[in-house]
Amino acid sequence: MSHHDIELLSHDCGDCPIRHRAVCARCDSDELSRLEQIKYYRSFQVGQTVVWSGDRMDFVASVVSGIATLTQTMEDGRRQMVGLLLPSDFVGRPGRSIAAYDVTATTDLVMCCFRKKPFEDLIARTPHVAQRLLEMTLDELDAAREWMLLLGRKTAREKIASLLAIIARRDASLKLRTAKGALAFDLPLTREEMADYLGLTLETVSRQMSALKRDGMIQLEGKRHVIIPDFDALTELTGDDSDGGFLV
Amino acid sequence: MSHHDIELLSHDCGDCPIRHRAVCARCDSDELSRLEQIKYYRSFQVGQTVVWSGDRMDFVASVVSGIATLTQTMEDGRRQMVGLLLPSDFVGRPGRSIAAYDVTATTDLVMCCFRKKPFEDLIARTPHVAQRLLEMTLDELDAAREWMLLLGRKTAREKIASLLAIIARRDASLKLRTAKGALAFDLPLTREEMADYLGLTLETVSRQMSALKRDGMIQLEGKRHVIIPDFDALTELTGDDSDGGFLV
DNA sequence: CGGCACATTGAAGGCCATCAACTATTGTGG
DNA sequence: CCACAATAGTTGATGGCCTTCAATGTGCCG
Repeated sequence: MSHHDIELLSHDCGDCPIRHRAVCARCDSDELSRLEQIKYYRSFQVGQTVVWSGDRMDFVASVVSGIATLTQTMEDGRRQMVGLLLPSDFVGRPGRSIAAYDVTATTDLVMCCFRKKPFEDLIARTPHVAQRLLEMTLDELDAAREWMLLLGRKTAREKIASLLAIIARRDASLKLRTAKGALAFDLPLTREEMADYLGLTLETVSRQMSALKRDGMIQLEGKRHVIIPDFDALTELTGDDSDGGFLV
Repeated sequence: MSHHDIELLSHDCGDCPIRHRAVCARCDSDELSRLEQIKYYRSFQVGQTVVWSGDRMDFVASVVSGIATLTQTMEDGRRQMVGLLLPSDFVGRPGRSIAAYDVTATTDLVMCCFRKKPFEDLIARTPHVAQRLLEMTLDELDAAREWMLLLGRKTAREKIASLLAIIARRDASLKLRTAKGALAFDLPLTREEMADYLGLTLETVSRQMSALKRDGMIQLEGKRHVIIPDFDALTELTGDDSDGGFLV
């Protein structure tokens, strides 16, 4: 594999792993072929920056594989993660040409990109893309509000437990399992990235991880591999309502 | 004026104060008349709850006048505000029948409501409502992410300064002025509500307000009326970039 | 092996929460 | 009309949680 920023991989949308969840999920074959005409793939390596906040961004994109983050930085360097982008998540805003956040690849990353102008024309004409985008944006807004509760009111221990529960759940759903009993997964974030997510310092993250290990709530193999012997017990520590909301 | 929860006020959409900013902003006259057929007004008094989190909510609505809040509450009573709804803002989520947050009137409030089912049918058929709703949701997501930075990384003093700046700005724009030099406005929130917005206790809010007063950054007349002699000086205290992002 | 990035652990201190007392304002009923 | 209670806000004292600064540990790769 070459080290070019831009890889021109040829993929058929029909085989795409995120076909049923991404912004194109609702498209009929006609709409899909129109999308297919304007799409191109880009790959990024761990740690690479996709765009800097304030820079021109003339595309929007879906994450195909890997994980990216959105972060804000204050003048004195304080950083807060404001988005965690998993496969099928959407980056960029139709109608805006300047990036509002730093977008960074925290793992190797492949994105399915659309130049902004053609994409905007397309959503104006194909309702299924616009509908799906609205749905996804509303989901993100809900996630952001959950995150606000975490940042504003949870203790360090609750924050760590919440993050582990979130990652465990999405990992389980990716493996087509339910988050129950014993689980294991690889953390896609460094301690510092976890701290940026949670509004903590990396030292506090490390201490709380050690504390959870001491208390038998988690086991660690290496730095990244986490084993959760009892998912319900971990959920108890998040401070969230036990009757996990059924919002339909 | 009666004290009924539900006021059947007759209003012509053409005269509506939020006509150009709300979810109906992009509607042509045909679409508007279809909206007009399914709308009704509801009024709430200060402190009244519009809906409780977890309750059935069979309408969506625009705030016509007054201010409402969205809050989340943890089992032990910790509360975090996750939305501040000003005139023209939208409440409720198409495709969801259960409220995810407590919605409360923090001032006397008038809302323009649409029963959910007809509204959903309508956005499926009139693209201008769906487009505007997407745009508004993206704006809310940006605001939520700004808010996350505040909650996760700002000091109490920066939080207070940020909140005052936000309110001052929106008050200025309501009066068709620019936020510059000397400003004055009424706080629409109690100290406790400010605390819930900022992820602080009401005592810390009170202390920081007193500190800002001591330092001459604000003057107070009564508890609620705030005078900002130098808006730029206050902005310095928010910790935000001075070159306030121009995101187009 | 040394160098580097990432992570853990320790010690000290500061910011904010907690608990508590007091003030100010408003509204109510005798 | 005043007494009184209720609500909202201020201020003080104390302590704890998390940050800060610092040293040490661990795995990986040239």
